[in-house]
Amino acid sequence: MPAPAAPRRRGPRRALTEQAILDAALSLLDEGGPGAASIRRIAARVDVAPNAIYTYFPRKTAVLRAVAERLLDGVDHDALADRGRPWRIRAGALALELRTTLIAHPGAAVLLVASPLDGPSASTLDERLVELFTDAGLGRAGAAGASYLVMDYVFGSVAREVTGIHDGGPLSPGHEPSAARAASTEQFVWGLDRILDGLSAWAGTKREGPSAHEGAIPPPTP
Amino acid sequence: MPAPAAPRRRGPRRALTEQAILDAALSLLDEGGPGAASIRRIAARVDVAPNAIYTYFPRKTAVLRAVAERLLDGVDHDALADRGRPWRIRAGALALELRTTLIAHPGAAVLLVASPLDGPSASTLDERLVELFTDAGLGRAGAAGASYLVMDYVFGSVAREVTGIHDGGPLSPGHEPSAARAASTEQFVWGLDRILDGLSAWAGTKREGPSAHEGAIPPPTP
DNA sequence: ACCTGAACACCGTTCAAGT
DNA sequence: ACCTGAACACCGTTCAAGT
Repeated sequence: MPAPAAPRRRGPRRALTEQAILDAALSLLDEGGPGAASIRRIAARVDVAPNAIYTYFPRKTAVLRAVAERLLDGVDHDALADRGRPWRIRAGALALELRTTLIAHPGAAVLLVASPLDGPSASTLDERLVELFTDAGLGRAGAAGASYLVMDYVFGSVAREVTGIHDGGPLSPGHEPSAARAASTEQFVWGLDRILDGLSAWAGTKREGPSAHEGAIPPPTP
Repeated sequence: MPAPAAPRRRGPRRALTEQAILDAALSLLDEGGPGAASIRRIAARVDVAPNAIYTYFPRKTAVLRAVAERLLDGVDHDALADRGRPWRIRAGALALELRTTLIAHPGAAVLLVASPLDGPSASTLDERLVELFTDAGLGRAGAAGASYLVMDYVFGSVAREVTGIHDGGPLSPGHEPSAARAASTEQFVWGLDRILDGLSAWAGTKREGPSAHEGAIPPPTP
């Protein structure tokens, strides 16, 4: 039995979907870098007049923010959610996967790093990370601080990696030499391990007793 | 006694200097956000025709990269260079000051995070950081990895902070409510302390002996 | 060597008009 | 409700010309 059909709108059928527009934008970013996703080029790719896009999104920045959301949405939460595994493994897996997802789309990643990231999939990611660090015994404020710390490191590292993109050149995913990519990934993981070491130590001093150590002052909650 | 005059060029005197152009660009970014520094607006502010800018810089991106360089140049190296003080204090002071400098110019900082940063002042900053971490006993590869780690964290945190800038609105330095700014600074410092904890621990395990611990594997040098 | 006016190919966005 | 053509105010960059 099919689900009841959505209520029919009157007037002409929609020629496009939001998804089609975002697909076009992302492929343009993949092919031509952060400057390649103009409203007019997106419109051409989906075969409508430029101003038709404004039926679906109010502004260009809204399109780009939706592309960013879509990228974050593609990040797999499975390893993160599995509470049976040690928290370090879960946090490391999430950070690495987030980085991998973003680096696979350098043109979009440049824009994402400079975008507000206040959408639902960014919030979900953040909430899951906070849960995880709460499991690790960091407490409420500590978990929030740890979440920011890891996310900031990921985004900073991605920003450095995807920088120096020349608008117009072909930069499809997997364009970089794989040796350089592997080395930078190891660098990233090494730094991530130092961060997780630092968080482990802080959780440890915190567990020994309330306010027993000066080092265990929780970060402020803004 | 005045320094010998620079050799006189023939032809009309220069109406501009590179510095004047960068000043104009930076003030536009401060006032109007990352999109406000167009070649045409910069030219108007220094009172020349738009194409006159191309006598001084070959492309718009070159102007913006020079602005980024100029920002980094303003970072005070004194606390970093003083080898008499503990390395943690020195590293923390540098990271905090770098962050403060960038956040004082949000519009420029957005562009800086998305720029290659291969100029001399960026390299100098990096070299000093590597020296510092070498002093800390991290070894050659460890010092390089630690330098990336700290810089990536600073840039990621700055990116999050200066994001959500609305092009066109006034965003002069010091625009944000000081309470929120203080809280986010404390958050940053807390995360930075966790990173430095992690680096300390790694230096410690490393000092106990060569390859004695699995945790002391140095990061790869790319 | 440096600056200008004019032009080119773009761009985001708006508006009136069609269905 | 959605799409179009036309227009507006921009944009980076180039070129020929002036000094």
